[in-house]
Amino acid sequence: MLSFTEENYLKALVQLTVFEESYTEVGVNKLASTLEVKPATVSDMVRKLKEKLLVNYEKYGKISLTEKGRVAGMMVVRRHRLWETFLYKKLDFTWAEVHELAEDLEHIHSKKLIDRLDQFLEFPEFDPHGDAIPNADGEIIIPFRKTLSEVGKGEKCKVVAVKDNSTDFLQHVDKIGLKIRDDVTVIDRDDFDSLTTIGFNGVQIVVSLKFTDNIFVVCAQCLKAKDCNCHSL
Amino acid sequence: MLSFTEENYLKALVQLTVFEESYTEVGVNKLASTLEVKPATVSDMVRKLKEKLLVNYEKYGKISLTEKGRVAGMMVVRRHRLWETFLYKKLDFTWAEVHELAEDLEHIHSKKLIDRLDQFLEFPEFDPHGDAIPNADGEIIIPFRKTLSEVGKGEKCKVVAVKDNSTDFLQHVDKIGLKIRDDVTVIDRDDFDSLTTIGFNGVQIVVSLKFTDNIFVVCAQCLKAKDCNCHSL
DNA sequence: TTTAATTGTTAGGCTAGTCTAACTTTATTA
DNA sequence: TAATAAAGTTAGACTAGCCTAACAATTAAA
Ligand SMILES: [Mn+2]
Ligand SMILES: [Mn+2]
Ligand SMILES: [Mn+2]
Ligand SMILES: [Mn+2]
Repeated sequence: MLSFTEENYLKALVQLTVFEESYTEVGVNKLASTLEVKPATVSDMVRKLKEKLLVNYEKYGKISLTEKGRVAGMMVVRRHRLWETFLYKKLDFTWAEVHELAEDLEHIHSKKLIDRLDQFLEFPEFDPHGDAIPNADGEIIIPFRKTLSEVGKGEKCKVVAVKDNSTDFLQHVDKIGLKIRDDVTVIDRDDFDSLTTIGFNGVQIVVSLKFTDNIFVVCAQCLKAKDCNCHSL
Repeated sequence: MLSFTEENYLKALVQLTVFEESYTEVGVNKLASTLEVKPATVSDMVRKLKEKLLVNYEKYGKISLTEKGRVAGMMVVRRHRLWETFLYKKLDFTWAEVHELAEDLEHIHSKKLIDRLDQFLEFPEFDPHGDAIPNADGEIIIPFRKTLSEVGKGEKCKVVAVKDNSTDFLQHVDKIGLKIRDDVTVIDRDDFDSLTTIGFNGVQIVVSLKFTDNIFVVCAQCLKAKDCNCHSL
């Protein structure tokens, strides 16, 4: 049985080596800053995770997940995202509130519980932030997507997820009024100060790079292409 | 913020000093055996709980809950019983399964979450085992009840709760077919070996003292009396 | 009322997970 | 390639929560 701490290490490793940028390994310092602990602490812990066959690691080398570690980490992500969906859909929490609560709920271990919850929610594909929910085997469809920053002037796209899950950012998105599945047009982009003018739902607004960097979209032409997996959205 | 361990101590103290037999204080050994730790461990921990103003305690004396400790402990019980109700009513777990899962879920702290859950469940009064659920202020109605062992030959009563919450006992009750709210008649009692013959739902069966000791009932005459709070059942 | 049994405390030690401070290895850059 | 910077490790210390073993206080029995 894995401890809360071990699970948090594995979840962070999934974030860093599976979801983000497709790196497959990560250094001690990066993992330490993600978990908000000191590198010395990670050094120690990673040795223990290696003994449990959850990570690949050699002294002074990079850290990567074994298959066992990947599945264990993915289960934490599955639980996290299913609980978020429950809180959002059934208990009427906002998408800005659910992440923090799910940080605790994700460590409830029962497989039966989480599979029943999945069923109760009618097998949702995505959580309230637009992130895909891994299945009971730890498999996940990572849809193709880019950030709103990468969409060119004049192009149309659809919001599919948010990158930053913090309360502050999500409340900011709420204030602007943008929602997942909204269609957005990039009306203008100022290359000097990286401000973008977007249009959606009949409104037009100027947003910062910090904003567009944290909005995931699929572009219109990609939505039409047959060989793109973002069709499932 | 209270740790899991501290919460388990407070919950155990509520069990021992509020729910059970109306003792208002308890010794170190009793608390230790309830929590399945050694007396030395309790001795230490109780000192810490006293510093946090959660218990009254003097060296070599008895332990009792302060008002602050009572409310904190009652909140753990509230969370436990609400989660049990959720698992039973919404996720179709059996009453024999829910207790173990609730042992973990009861430590999720968010007050907002538990109050929303309460609302989602439409403010249940009793959990799947017939135990009353404390309200958001930590108040609880402890209905008058006795065990089936205390019901005399020829008397009629209604099952309101089970005392033993273990999987084994609950599955045994399932096998016998008895349910909460069933009307039971004590047909015969053998005083020598304490076997009781009961009738319910048209069936007649002989049960042991261990069984009758763990079934809570209200007797028929009490159900008729106006000054008895078990009317709310 | 003295002895014995029960009950509770203290001292010292263990593990998980964290830290700081000092040190070592690897990578970068002049 | 040698100096410097960055990244990573080790040693020693701390806390929470647990243990055992030895001891002290209280209660019950003789
Ligand atoms: Mn989240
Ligand atoms: Mn999410
Ligand atoms: Mn229970
Ligand atoms: Mn219960």
